[in-house]
Amino acid sequence: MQRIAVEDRRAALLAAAVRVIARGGMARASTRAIAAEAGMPTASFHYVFTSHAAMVEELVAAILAAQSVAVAGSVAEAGSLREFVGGALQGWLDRAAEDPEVEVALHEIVAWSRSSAELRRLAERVYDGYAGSIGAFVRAAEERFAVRWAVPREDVARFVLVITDGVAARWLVDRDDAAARRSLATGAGAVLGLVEA
Amino acid sequence: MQRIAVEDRRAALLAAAVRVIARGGMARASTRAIAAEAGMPTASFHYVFTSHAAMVEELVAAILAAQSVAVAGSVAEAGSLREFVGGALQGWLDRAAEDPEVEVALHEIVAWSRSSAELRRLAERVYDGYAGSIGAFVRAAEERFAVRWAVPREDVARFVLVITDGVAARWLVDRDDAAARRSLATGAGAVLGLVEA
DNA sequence: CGCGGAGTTGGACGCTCGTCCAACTCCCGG
DNA sequence: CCGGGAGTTGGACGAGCGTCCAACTCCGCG
Repeated sequence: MQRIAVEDRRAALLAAAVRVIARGGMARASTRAIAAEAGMPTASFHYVFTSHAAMVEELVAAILAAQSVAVAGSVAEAGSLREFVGGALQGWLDRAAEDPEVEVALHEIVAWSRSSAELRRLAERVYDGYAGSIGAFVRAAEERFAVRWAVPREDVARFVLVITDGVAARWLVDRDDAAARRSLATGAGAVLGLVEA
Repeated sequence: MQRIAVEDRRAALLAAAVRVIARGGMARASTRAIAAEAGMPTASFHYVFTSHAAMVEELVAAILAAQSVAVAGSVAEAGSLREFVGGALQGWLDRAAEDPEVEVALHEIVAWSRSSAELRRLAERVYDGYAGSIGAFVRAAEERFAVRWAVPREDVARFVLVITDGVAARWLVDRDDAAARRSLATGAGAVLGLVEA
């Protein structure tokens, strides 16, 4: 019965939601399970969020915002294009491996969003967020190292996302950090191969 | 009330399940929805399958068997390593694009299988199936074109799967066939780059 | 022609879900 | 010190879920 600021409840429920989703998938991420994880009665959920779907939308927005900040920081220092590309990909993996629940939750939400037509916009927003972050990274590489790509810039960004997505999908199943790191190193080499000689 | 052979019911229900899963995701693929899609009463579902989970397992096994047959056929004629690699990847995309529901359903099942610990073995089996098919393809390339890889054979196979998985994940969201084709062409070039000079 | 077992299915059981509201508690302005 | 609005929540509602079984129908064998 303790009184808690609505913003604090919101933050606690969002954090609890990430844990519940990562643990048992969207299928088990009910309002009851999330509220219990946060140590609140079920009814508190609907005092903070208008609906279960609205809470998922807020969660996605929060995760995407945090990720785009993190990516911007990881390209700060790099002496060569090789360091830049490799550092960005391995940096992405380091962050994902260090706090896997957020990564798992995001993939889970994207898969779950296919269950209805209006939810599908959510998945598109996630990929727009990804594309924006990676597009900024590709442009930064062009400016810092005077790179010209053998394919359109948009295809470079798309290929980078193919690699990170493919690695993440496999890692979600086998949790093999070392293999993910090797795949990412191979992928970094492939991206470097897209540079015009 | 018409009498139908159990095998025919089984096939009809599996086909209906693929359609329902592709249309609305695992979340909406209830026994009632699948039976209705197949034009049967709900109770027929449990006359054929012991449970909903058992039906999903049979579905996965059937899809994997069909896919491994298809992949084996696509590497039949190829004059060069470039044709071999490019043909296999584009061939995979052609089959997936021609009959997207099966591909969608399989990805949906893998995502859904994270909701419980014992189901997680299902996802592992799917990836074992993929790895087997792609491993055979990599070995065939070695024998037919006397290829030596710059990285272990297992990592080549893993990287190919990263590419197909990443392309599929993106295509599931934006359904952009042309972009998928370009990403796959870039990926084929990257695989060729793994050949020892 | 009749009977027994196989095939078939309507309906019910117990459960979880998202959502909501009436009732309770608490704090602050007067 | 007290009244009232804001904060809080137990419990209920209807819907959908997987599963099961008793009862019905039908066919082939004797």
